[in-house]
Amino acid sequence: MAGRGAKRPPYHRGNVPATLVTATLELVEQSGVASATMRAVARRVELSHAAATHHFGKLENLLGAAATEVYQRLAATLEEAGTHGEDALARFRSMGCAYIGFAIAHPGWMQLLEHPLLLSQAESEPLVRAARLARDVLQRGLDAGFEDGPMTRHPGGDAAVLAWSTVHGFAKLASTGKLFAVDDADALERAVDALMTSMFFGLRGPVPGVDGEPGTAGSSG
Amino acid sequence: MAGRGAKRPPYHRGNVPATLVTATLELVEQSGVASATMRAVARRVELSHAAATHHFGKLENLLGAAATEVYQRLAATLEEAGTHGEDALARFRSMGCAYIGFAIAHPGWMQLLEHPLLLSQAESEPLVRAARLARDVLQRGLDAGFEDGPMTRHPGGDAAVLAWSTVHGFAKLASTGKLFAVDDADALERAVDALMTSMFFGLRGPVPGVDGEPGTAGSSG
DNA sequence: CATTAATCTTTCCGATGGAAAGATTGGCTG
DNA sequence: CAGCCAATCTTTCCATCGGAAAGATTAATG
Repeated sequence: MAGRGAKRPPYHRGNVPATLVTATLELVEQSGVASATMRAVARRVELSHAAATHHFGKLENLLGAAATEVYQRLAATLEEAGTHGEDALARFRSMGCAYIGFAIAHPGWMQLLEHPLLLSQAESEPLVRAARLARDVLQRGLDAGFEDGPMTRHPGGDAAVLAWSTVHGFAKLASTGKLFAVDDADALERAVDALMTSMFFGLRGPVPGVDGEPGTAGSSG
Repeated sequence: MAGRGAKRPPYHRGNVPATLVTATLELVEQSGVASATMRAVARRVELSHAAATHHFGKLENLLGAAATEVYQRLAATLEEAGTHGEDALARFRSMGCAYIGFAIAHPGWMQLLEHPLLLSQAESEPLVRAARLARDVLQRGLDAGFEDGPMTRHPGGDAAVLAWSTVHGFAKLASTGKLFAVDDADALERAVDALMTSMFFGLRGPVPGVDGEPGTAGSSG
């Protein structure tokens, strides 16, 4: 009678919801977001799909919890990257690179963030709070650049929206590889560097004779 | 036995694949991308799901064909917008606005472009060709700005990547509404205008005393 | 020890994607 | 025109999925 104890784990084990979220993230990263089904996730942790349903109710909620975790990890990555750099501008640049690197390293997670089932989530969900948390990290780095660095606000413009849009868009396009290919890490770094430079100086291009322009006689130091 | 002729349409009707693609786009726009199932699309055109399977093989192919159509319509919209404007810069700006407007007007179509089943598509598919077609339209507008307008290329930078990333990212974030809400058309227009301005002048901001800066002492008429 | 609440499994249902086999139709060859 | 063939479409079937329901097991509480 006690022999089957080793075969099947006991009913009450550790933090099952967290385990399911972790399993979801692993599954998404390994096999793509399309394979993130209630049953597949449950199988991965040796549970019946009904057990997962018990904890999360709907698949939408499980995916939402996993996406929330992704946003939190992204926020942590941005936060960490924001500590590297001499000045505020360099630190913000580091955050942009980190965002793009995160997206390329974990394309499945980025796809999870835009899963069809998550697009109709209510606005007061923790998912949205986590998303705004990640955005706020970027926002703080941007604010530091405004106060400390050479950036100035545009009248009526929202620099955070520009930065977030640019970085997010680039990360998206790069991670899917549908628009341009990013084969080696060197090419990526160069592309990111060019992107950040373009973002700082704008499409109009560098203005000759103005401080901080690349290629001109530097007056800093 | 001729009595049931009116009840069920004949076997051979018009261009069924095109009809299915159209139905897919309608369904996606009305009920979201999650409802774009083989059976639901077939039901909408009074066909069995096996008929749709006969024409497209896998659901992935049907969605891919629909996404290709979206890219083509987007390219046409950009092309049309590129004809409005006094100079190359204004025309390019118009294209950016058109892109964002397209994404906000058809959020379901944008979601379709990033459907989980379409992320693993082969690179030589017509879907990728259509995507690059749309990008090339933007690229041409950008090139015109470089040759005709006040834009200058950055050394090592790819302005098309910047522009596409920025516009795509903003459109994405705006269409999902997760980052900022776009309620009325006026707010959208102001946000787009600010975005395009920011994209042109960069995060560093306008440089006082240089031609074309907004808000400074204008040197033009 | 008895009761209660939480956890997990088994079982069931409707819906889905896809495969298989048969029915229907248009076109093509004799 | 008759007969055959290929394309089109339907019906049927299966494995899987999400979710609901009911029962079994375990932990906590009295």
